[in-house]
Amino acid sequence: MASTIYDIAEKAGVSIATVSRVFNQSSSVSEATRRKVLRVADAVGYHPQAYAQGLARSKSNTIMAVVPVISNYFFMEVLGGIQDKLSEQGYELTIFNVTAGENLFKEVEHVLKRRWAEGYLFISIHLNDDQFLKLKRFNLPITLIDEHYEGFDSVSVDNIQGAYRATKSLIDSGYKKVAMLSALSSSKPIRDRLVGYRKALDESGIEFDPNYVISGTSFYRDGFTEKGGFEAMKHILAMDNPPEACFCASDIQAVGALKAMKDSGKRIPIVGYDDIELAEYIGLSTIRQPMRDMGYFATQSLIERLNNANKAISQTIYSPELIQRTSTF
Amino acid sequence: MASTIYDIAEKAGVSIATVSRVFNQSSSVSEATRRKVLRVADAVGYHPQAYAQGLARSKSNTIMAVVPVISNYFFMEVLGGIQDKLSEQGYELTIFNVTAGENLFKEVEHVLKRRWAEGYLFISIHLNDDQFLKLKRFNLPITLIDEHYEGFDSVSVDNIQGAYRATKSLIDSGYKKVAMLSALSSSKPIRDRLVGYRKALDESGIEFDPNYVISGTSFYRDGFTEKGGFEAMKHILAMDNPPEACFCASDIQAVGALKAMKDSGKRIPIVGYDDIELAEYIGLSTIRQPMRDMGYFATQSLIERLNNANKAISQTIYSPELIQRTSTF
DNA sequence: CTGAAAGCGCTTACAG
DNA sequence: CTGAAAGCGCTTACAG
Repeated sequence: MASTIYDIAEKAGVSIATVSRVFNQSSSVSEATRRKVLRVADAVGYHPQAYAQGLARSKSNTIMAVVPVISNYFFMEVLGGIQDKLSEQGYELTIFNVTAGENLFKEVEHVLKRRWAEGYLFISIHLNDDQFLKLKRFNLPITLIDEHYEGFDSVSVDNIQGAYRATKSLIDSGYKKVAMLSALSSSKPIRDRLVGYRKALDESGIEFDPNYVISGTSFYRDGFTEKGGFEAMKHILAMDNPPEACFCASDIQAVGALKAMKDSGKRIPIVGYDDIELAEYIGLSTIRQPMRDMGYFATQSLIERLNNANKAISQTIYSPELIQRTSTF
Repeated sequence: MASTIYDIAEKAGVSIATVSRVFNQSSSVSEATRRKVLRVADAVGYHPQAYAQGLARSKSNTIMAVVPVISNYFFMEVLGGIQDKLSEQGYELTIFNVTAGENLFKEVEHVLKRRWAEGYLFISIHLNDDQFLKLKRFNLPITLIDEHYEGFDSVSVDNIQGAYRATKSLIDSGYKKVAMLSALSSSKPIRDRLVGYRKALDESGIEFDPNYVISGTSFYRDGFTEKGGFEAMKHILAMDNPPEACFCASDIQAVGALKAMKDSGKRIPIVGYDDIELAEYIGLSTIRQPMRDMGYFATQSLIERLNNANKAISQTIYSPELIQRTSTF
């Protein structure tokens, strides 16, 4: 059915080498034969196969994004930034999904071994020391997004700092009893944000109360959902000694929290995390993570490394910014 | 650096055929040699290369999703559904971005010719008759999502019907002056939804007023943005003879519209389109599109075709459902 | 500018 | 159960 370079060569009356050259701008081919080849190629809709080219060239012209779960606001934005950069270049993007948990590293290893891509973008892939060390040994161009580890190019934001600022802003507004609306406690961002939250309390001489760290009961998407926030806020509002203000671990949870407050007619100031586009429209104070920029920048960094394997390793850490809106008034 | 099947064969003292067999569960290899091979493969981290396998087998085990723009709520959900299905199967997913506009079809053709994947999922790729016919000639397993065309498997929703229902619900509530908050007028969903909107008006004997079809001025993401909705609603509220109610072409625009209404202290009933998860939390009445299901189901349909090329073509059209919430009261 | 030939790293009948 | 060999569809020195 589908034609190969041999068919084209035969029909055009040239060698396969010539056909190949026509499709690889680089080499020199006379204008006449180029046109002849192109004509017959066009007629049958021929184009070199990606696989065969990949094998012959020992390179794939592909960048792979390794992502834990796809449908989540954060990834969506980061991917948007990646696409922005990639569309300027000649690379194709493959997205590979891994399931966080037990087999995370196994899945990561597997995809790396298959050598699908020339470069890899790891988005929110949180490994332990041992695993990162093993990863290093693959000696492949990998850049980390939303994570950092010595020896890897990375683009991340300071989660501790962000949570600290969010909490601090609430304390500075005069609230002493500040809760944290949390999510899956084993998730890396939650762990970091909890640290930042506690740091802010400590600094202000407020004692940490574990009862004030509340999450929903459903951990779909690690609890970063409207529902998770809704449940948690319901719980908070029903407490005997309810907090006066609340730091929410993500904007999407804050949306649910807002709803819970509306439903029950009680309202406390909250600040979210992420600054998804929506936040502005619902007046949510939040911590801005430059998600799109992160994707864009990480891709750029990866491409640079692809072109120059000896480039110095760069770890860029964005400093999260507090955006004040109406949810804190 | 990276080792090949030859290295493994040599170190294990077997032929490459045997190594290959070990990695292709299918064939019979004695337990002893299997273990021997696996041991040396493990030691050096060997795994067959995707490209070479693809070439040798003449199949890639890959499904490609062809998507216009990635960071958009609709695609995110659809992709989520695709992943759900794919994770049950052994396929890998490649996402390919095409830019809607002039060169859309060229880009589509190009990726098809490269034969990256075994099957293709076209999400919201709206082509004209001529182009669909040409597409058909590729004779490749393609299933259409959010679009349908004779001769292709497809999964879509009836946009006309959805817009009709949304508008009708507003009219049924007693409003005569119903506007449509629109987006890029050349976009396929907008065209369809406009038809549904007009149909509802017609049926109720309400004359269509072009001034009541309003969109924002920024057409990033075809105007399907919070900002687009915000601008449009600002405009609507400032009209001399403002409408009494409004059908919004998407939930995300409705979010912006809600904000505009809040800002100006005026409020009219609105109903959105999509039923993104968020809608429930902001009390937005809307038209539900089963986005996740669509992705899941389309993938299933594609896989079935991959396994049986002669399967009858199926076009499934979901009927959109009206979800009443507080934004219409 | 163009062709013959080797090579990329696998898979898979075909024999044994 | 295992090996030798051909083949998958390209690219790319090497000659000319």
